[in-house]
Amino acid sequence: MRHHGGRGARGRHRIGPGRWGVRARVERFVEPAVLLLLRERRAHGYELLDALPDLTGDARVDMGNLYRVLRALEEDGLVQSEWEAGVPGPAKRTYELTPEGRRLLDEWATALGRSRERIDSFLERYEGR
Amino acid sequence: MRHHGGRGARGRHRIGPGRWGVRARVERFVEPAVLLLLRERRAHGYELLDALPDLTGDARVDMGNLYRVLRALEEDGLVQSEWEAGVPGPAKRTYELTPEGRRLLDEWATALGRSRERIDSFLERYEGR
DNA sequence: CCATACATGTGTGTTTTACATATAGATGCG
DNA sequence: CGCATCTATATGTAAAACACACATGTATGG
Repeated sequence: MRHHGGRGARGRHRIGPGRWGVRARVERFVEPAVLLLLRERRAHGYELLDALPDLTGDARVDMGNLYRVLRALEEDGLVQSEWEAGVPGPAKRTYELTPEGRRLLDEWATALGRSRERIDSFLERYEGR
Repeated sequence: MRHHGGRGARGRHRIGPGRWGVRARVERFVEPAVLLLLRERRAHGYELLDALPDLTGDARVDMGNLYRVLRALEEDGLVQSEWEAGVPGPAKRTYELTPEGRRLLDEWATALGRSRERIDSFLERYEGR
């Protein structure tokens, strides 16, 4: 079982002292963000890494996970990639959206709309008093 | 290193056939939901379990995790509980919000407001074309 | 030569969520 | 009574999502 009853740093991640870190982020939000960016223009991972903070609000997204998301998307045919040939510098894998990926983005937009409604009604109920 | 390009059921959780499950939920949303409900009136876990779907939109929240959240909140003094005495039926632990919990709820409201703004600007960028 | 920026990745630990099971008082019914 | 079911609180554990650290290689500037 749980040991003693010491301070209070168990479990929950804290940010400041004595505080619970509250971020209210949407789960897997980089996924729709990547899809939206790729709908606007084809890009490689590093470019996405640069453009993502605009959408996510975070200082930066985790690059390791970004590349994993990209390959997971590709495995299911939601994006396509090819190595950009003939350019100097490190090899770049350029991604573009497929029609299936476009549909997934649409689903995300719908889901995000519902999410916004839930947040709205929460905040109304919170303020309403 | 990835093998061939086999089917596509690896990794991501799917809901329908050939689809990625897209829910766009806010991380740890039951936490602010519980705090809001407790601000309105003291309640025990089972009552919260009943009232939560109104806020979360889910059919029901996981009870096991709900009880863990409640005790975690109590460990840090964000809620207080006592066993309701003298009533028939199974023992009920009734929770109420503390001033610290009230402040945490306020932080959640702020964070959720930011989250809504991010969703808004995402959807604007999505629709704007 | 070395530091740094670009670019793509793997390894692994922590946090969060999901699914399953345990325990127990009360109530209704055949 | 014996048994199912609803109320009520909990633990155990697996899977999913996320965070942090490191490895590799090309090019550029000092």
